[in-house]
Amino acid sequence: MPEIETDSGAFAPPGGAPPAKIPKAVIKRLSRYSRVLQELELKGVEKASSRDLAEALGVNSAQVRKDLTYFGQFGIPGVGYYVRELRAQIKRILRTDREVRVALVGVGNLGSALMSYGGFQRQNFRIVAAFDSAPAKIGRMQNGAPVLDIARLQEELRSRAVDIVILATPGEAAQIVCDLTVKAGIKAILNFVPTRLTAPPDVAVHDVDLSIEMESLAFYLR
Amino acid sequence: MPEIETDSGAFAPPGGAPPAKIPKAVIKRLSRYSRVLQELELKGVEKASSRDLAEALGVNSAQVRKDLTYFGQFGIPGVGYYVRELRAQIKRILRTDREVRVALVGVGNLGSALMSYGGFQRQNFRIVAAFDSAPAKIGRMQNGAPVLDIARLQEELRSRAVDIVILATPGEAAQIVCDLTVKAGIKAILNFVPTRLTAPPDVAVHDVDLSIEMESLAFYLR
DNA sequence: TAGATTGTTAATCGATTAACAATC
DNA sequence: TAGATTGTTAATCGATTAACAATC
Repeated sequence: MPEIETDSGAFAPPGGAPPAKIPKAVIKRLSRYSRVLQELELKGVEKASSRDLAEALGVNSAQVRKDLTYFGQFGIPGVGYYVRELRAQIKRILRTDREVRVALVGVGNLGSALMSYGGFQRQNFRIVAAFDSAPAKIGRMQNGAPVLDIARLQEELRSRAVDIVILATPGEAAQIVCDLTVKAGIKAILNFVPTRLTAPPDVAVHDVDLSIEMESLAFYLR
Repeated sequence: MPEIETDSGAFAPPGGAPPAKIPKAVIKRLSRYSRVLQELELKGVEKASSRDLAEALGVNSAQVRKDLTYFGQFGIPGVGYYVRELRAQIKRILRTDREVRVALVGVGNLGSALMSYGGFQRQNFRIVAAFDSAPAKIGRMQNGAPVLDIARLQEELRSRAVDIVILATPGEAAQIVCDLTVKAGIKAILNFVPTRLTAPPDVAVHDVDLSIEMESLAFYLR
């Protein structure tokens, strides 16, 4: 039984054991394992060793094993991991074994883009609503989701049982929307606005900053 | 004079000194410093201490100072950093003190989205061309850039003096396009395709995996 | 059984941070 | 000068990896 710490970003194992602190990087890799396992399953592969998985991801095999043991023992010495089973376990751990309901705030260029992007739907994520403040946009349907008045954000997030909010507002609005979102009980935010957001420690905020990605790439131009 | 190592991801300081190895994370932060300094400059602030910058970014002040000394000495003890000057230096280091020419490959949902996204233009990046294989798309203009035939990728990248390529193709095409891009002499790729790309060590590939960001967020739903 | 691979500990590596002499 | 803040070293922290006994 591993040492237990209580901290934000905690994970409660299925057995009901106390939560252990899991590095964010481990969770990201878990999600990558999930994708590789999906591909293997589609190919009809039944077993995979930590070495196989490591190669597919470009990481060290010890890391694969260590990552997985944060959550339990899923492998069989001398054999490896059963692809189907491990995949199911990881999906359960990540909570993507069911539909995840997503709302998007800010139906501008990037927001619209993200709504039409098919990549989310594919993985059991469903954008159930969008929000904006522009009267011209409110009331329309976009990619199967209604565009609602930002003024009704809190009640709509609640009544539509939204799990995750995508922020794609102008910079000035981001913190305000973030606060409202948190008040509505949302625990996970995907932030595309290049603003540092302040949120309580029990709310997970993932920042995706396209400008930073681009600008830091320029450094590598010889 | 700091210790010098030669390695990929190298940076040649202005003086012409040998390149030192710079962690990717430092470059990302440099880009963030740049943005904060821009805001300060707009506000008319003349000086900022490492503490000021650290607070704006939510990092440690020693880290700010250390990051900067990878590239030189820009501060004045007892005073801090001159905002305008430091910003100019960082832009020079990042090579964003001039227009950076970008091409996008794969004009699907996400690709179109990225083209209409204003965030890139703002920072001196200009999408000068897009590429696709669909005859219906080829020949059109989209957001001010021509959609060209993917078959002409190599020569067009060269003749249009493209610096950075954005990959937004289907998964199957990603590695093929990556190889062509590398052959055309491109040194920096922003990859939105959820495929692990293989590229020579002197080519910088930044992966932005929206599905992974989303999926790993689901973990934090209590 | 012999061979393979896990789970886990201990060693290594690298990145962050504290501390402080140098200096404006 | 006194006060403030840099640049830089050494200490700390955390994450990655090597190694190997346990086990299928």
